[in-house]
Formats: sequence, C-alpha cells, structure tokens
Amino acid sequence: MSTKGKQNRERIVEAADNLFYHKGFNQTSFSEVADASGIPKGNFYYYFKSKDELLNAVIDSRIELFRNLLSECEANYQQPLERLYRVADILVNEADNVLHHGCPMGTLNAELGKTQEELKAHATQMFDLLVDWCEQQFMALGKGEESRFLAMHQLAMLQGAAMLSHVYNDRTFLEKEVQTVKSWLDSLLQ
Amino acid sequence: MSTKGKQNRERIVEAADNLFYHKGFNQTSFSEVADASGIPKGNFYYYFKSKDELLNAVIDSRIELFRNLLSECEANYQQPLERLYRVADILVNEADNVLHHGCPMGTLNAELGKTQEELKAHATQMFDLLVDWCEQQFMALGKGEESRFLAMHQLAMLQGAAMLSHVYNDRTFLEKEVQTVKSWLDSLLQ
DNA sequence: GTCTATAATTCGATAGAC
DNA sequence: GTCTATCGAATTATAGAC
Repeated sequence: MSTKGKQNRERIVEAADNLFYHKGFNQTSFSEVADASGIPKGNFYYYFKSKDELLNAVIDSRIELFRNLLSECEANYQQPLERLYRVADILVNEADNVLHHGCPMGTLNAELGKTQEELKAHATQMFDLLVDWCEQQFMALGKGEESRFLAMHQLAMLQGAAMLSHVYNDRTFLEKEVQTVKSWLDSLLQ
Repeated sequence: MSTKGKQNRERIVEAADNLFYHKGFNQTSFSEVADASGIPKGNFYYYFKSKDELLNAVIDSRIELFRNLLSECEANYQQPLERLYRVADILVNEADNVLHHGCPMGTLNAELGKTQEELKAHATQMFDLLVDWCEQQFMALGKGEESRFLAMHQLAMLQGAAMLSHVYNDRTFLEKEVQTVKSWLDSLLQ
C-alpha cells in the first residue's frame, strides 16, 4: 500500500472511530464515515471489505492508543499506586466525552454484546489490556492471587461511575466516584 | 379500545420488551416484533403510530414492573438495610440475563444516549425510580443529605458489576461484587 | 379492527470506467 | 488506486380493501 493509501486508511479509521463512539457502531452508516473522512463512499471497499472489518480496525487503533498511554504512564510513574491512580484519572480527563457519550469501551461492548458476539470478543480485548495492566500493578503491591479480582473491581467501579454520570450528565458525581476509587486504593495499602 | 385490542397491545409490548433487551432497540425491526407477537406487521400502526412510541410503551411497562417489585419489597421487608440488600440481589436473581445481555436499564440508556436524547430522557426515569427509592431507604437510616449520593453510588457499583460480568460472562465476579455492595452497606451502619 | 400490498428511503456492498 | 453509478435487500411507515 502506498503512502497516500495509508494516509487515506488512517483518515477513514479516525473518522469512523469518532462516529462509532458518538453515534454507536450500528447507527453509523458508511455514508457518514465517507462524508466525515472526505473519502468517496465507493472507495471504502478498497481499504475495508466490510463494515465489520472497519470496526476491527477501529478497535485495533483504540488498543494501540491505550497501549501507548499505559507505556507512557509506566515511564512517568514508578509507584504501582500512582499508576492505578492514573487509570482512575482517565475518566476525569475525558469527563466531557464520558458525560455526553459514555465510556467508549463500555458502551461499545454493551452494544456489540447484544447481537454481534464475534465483534464483541474483539472489543473485549480493550478491557483485557486494562485489566491485565492493573493486575500487574496490584501484583507489584503484593496482592498475589487477589490481584485479578482487584483489577476487575477497580474497572467495574469506574464503569459504574461512567454509566451513572452519563445517565444523569453529572460531572460532580463522576469526580466524587473517581475520588472514592482512589480512597479505596489507599485503603488497600493499610 | 376493546378487550381484544388491549390484549394485542400488551402482546406487542411484551414481545418488543424482550427483543429490545436482547437485540437492542435500533437493531430490532418491526417485522421481528410482528413475528414474535403474532400480530401482522401492517397492523402495528393501529396500536403504535411509530417505533419510538412503542419504545415509550415498553419503558412505561418496565417502570410499572419495577414499581410493583419495590412495593412488594416494602411489604416484605421493614428494615431499610434489608430493602437495600434486595436491590443488590436483583442482579443475582437475574444473573442469566445480565451475563448474556447486560443490565436492561443500563444498556438501554447507553444505546439511547448516543443519538436519541428524547427517548433516553424517558429511559432515565427507570433509574430515577430506583435512585429515589434507595435514597428514601438511606434517609430512613439517618444519612440525611448524603442519601442521594449514597443511592447513586450503590447503583453505580451495581451497574459496574453488571457491565464487567457481561463483558467477561463471569457469574462468579457478579456474585462477588454483589456481596461487596452488601458489605459496603453494612459498613455504613457502624 | 384487521390485514395486504407497497411506497419511500436508506443501508451495505458491487461493477466497472478511468 | 480512485471514483461514479447503482444494485438488492431491509427499513419505517402509509394507503386502502375488507
């Protein structure tokens, strides 16, 4: 694939990423992605042979983005507790988006979980990445076999915070819940 | 409306309720509801003049169901703490459904929150009912102004538990999280 | 009240010229 | 590689006979 082709492909993925997040996967049409990316509709099938394949590319892109985010976090923060704080802070940093559209990981999984099991399995890899990474931090804190559950529990609390604050468009609640998660992390070390 | 007409209307709502939960609102077509309810497709518009109106009827039906559930709970349990336990237990009682399709309140709000604000506002009334009721129980426990936040916090934890256990189809995690919520309720009274 | 037939639109996907 | 034109299927919704 040429440089131009790669640029076009990335532009499509970027436009689709935003639309799938804001409108949902099934409610986003190829025409809308075409308009948003500036690529004629008929030309899509040169880059992606189906809508499902486009979603898979979007998911891969989100996973790659998260991988870089976590690597950066590892470089900037040495303490496992600090690193777990940063995961909770993601919700506050992305508060505007979370309040309006919910968590991009959670809402996508919820949508695909209804009728598109295969696509959901891929979307779940976004959770895997985060759960595995948090589990490692809890392991480093000496939590042993309990680490997996603690990692899932932390993400569950954040998902619940994202859901309720999205339902009520309540920024204050989101911030209080994130603080609650941090207090819970503190309590684990005592 | 005749008795027959009312029966037909209820059959449509019941079929739509299940399909909207299992497949999502936007991914469910009138044809599917027609097949499931045994009512010919063209006859739908005698009972509901649009798909949105059908969803509103489904939401009203769910709210009514929840109202009865909470009334029954009030009759059977006098202690506010016991009553709050029962709200958490809903997830365990409905574990099969939650694992396969997520929380019917949460997933519907997440879907409608993307592009159908008006419908979402109605769906949010399901949360209102539950939050208000839990708030009353916390008030009865003497939690005062904090009660509203505690009610939202409890529901956020349950939503997170539903989301993660749905993502991973993990019944054990769901049960552990519900137990965690109950332990949190206990800790509030000490 | 009930049902058939179909309108009007939009969707994902394809064919084929350049 | 790029783009236009369009297909076939599915969708919500309507018209009108009975």
